Amino acid sequence: MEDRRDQIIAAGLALLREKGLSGLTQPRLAARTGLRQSHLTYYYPTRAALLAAVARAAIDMQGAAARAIVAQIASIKSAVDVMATATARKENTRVLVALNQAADREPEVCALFNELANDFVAEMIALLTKLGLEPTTTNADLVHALFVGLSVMQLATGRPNGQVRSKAVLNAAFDLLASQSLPKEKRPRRRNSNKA
Amino acid sequence: MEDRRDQIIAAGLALLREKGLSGLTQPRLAARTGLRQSHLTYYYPTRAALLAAVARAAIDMQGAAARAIVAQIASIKSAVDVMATATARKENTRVLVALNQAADREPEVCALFNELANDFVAEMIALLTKLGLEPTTTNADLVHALFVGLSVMQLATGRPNGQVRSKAVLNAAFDLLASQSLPKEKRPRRRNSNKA
DNA sequence: GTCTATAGATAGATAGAC
DNA sequence: GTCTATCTATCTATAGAC
Repeated sequence: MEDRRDQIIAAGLALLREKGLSGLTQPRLAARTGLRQSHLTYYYPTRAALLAAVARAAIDMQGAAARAIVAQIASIKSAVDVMATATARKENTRVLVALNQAADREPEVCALFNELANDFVAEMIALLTKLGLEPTTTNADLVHALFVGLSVMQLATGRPNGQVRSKAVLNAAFDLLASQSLPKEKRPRRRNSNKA
Repeated sequence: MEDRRDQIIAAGLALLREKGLSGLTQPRLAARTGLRQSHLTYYYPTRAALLAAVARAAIDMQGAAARAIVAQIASIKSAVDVMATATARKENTRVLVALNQAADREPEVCALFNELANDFVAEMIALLTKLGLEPTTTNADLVHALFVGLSVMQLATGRPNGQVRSKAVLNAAFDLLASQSLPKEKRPRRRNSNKA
């Protein structure tokens, strides 16, 4: 039944969120779904097949999350808030890091990851357009890289003020991008806030 | 002998570079060093101990690499070039991702990772100062996050034009940062009128 | 103190029962 | 087509030889 497969994928996603790539094992998956480990190999004959299916679902989920984030944003201020909050979602970042790792080895996952990256850049272009900023690929790449970098750093450092720092950085970045889209002669100047 | 330990750590670093965290196993390490697997447990009784030692070395290496990069830079143009090249060093990024992952689980590695992050930010502040850009923590965080994000994306997407895109993004970012501190004639700017 | 044989734990894959 | 018993491979840890 397709039901079973969905159930397996859902459990796989949960494991990825909680434990990362190395946490996604057949025994654990079996425990969660109430199936026997050896039964999993019927639905997904090899670990690579299982991983590909879970990665597919994860990528769809991440893409949807990105779209939801952009939909939520109406102003530069809200962009900073919403994105800073998103960088603090460790489970989300953990999934991204897991996919990243998988992509480093499995070409199939690599292709999926590229799909996600392209989706994300497209969303960033939509966002920049919505905010009246220059919607170039480079600017979209910039915001994307910033988001990824901030998320990853927060996951690994676990510093309590991580979200505040993310917010400051995003604030500075959007500020700079905004100044870019104004005539040079009348660029308003604002300082970044500075901490620590 | 201390020799042995150094040899083990060196081999561990190589494994991290080539295969990532999950590639760092006692059997592989044993094969590389010519020791028996069970002998490794004499020097490092547990995997966590081994990992901590390798992580320590990796962090030192990454810190040194960051310092070397900054030392190489003399102008904004060279900053863009040198950093874009650095984002394409997959072995380096693989080590960072591995440390990241380890930090997510082991508090000890997390502390080491924080040390590295602080080092890196300090280097970025030195870099900004050298380039005549505003050396605020936020700007340093911005460049740092950008560097991390670009590196990670390149590792996972493996896109052939990755370095070109990195370069474009870094170029745009430094450009924006320069415009922030550029209008000297119009707006004499002090260093930190710093209030957090 | 240096090293090894061996046990213990866990993951993944196959052959085959129903 | 659905599911399980079982085998192999791999990694980590312990007890003990020299």
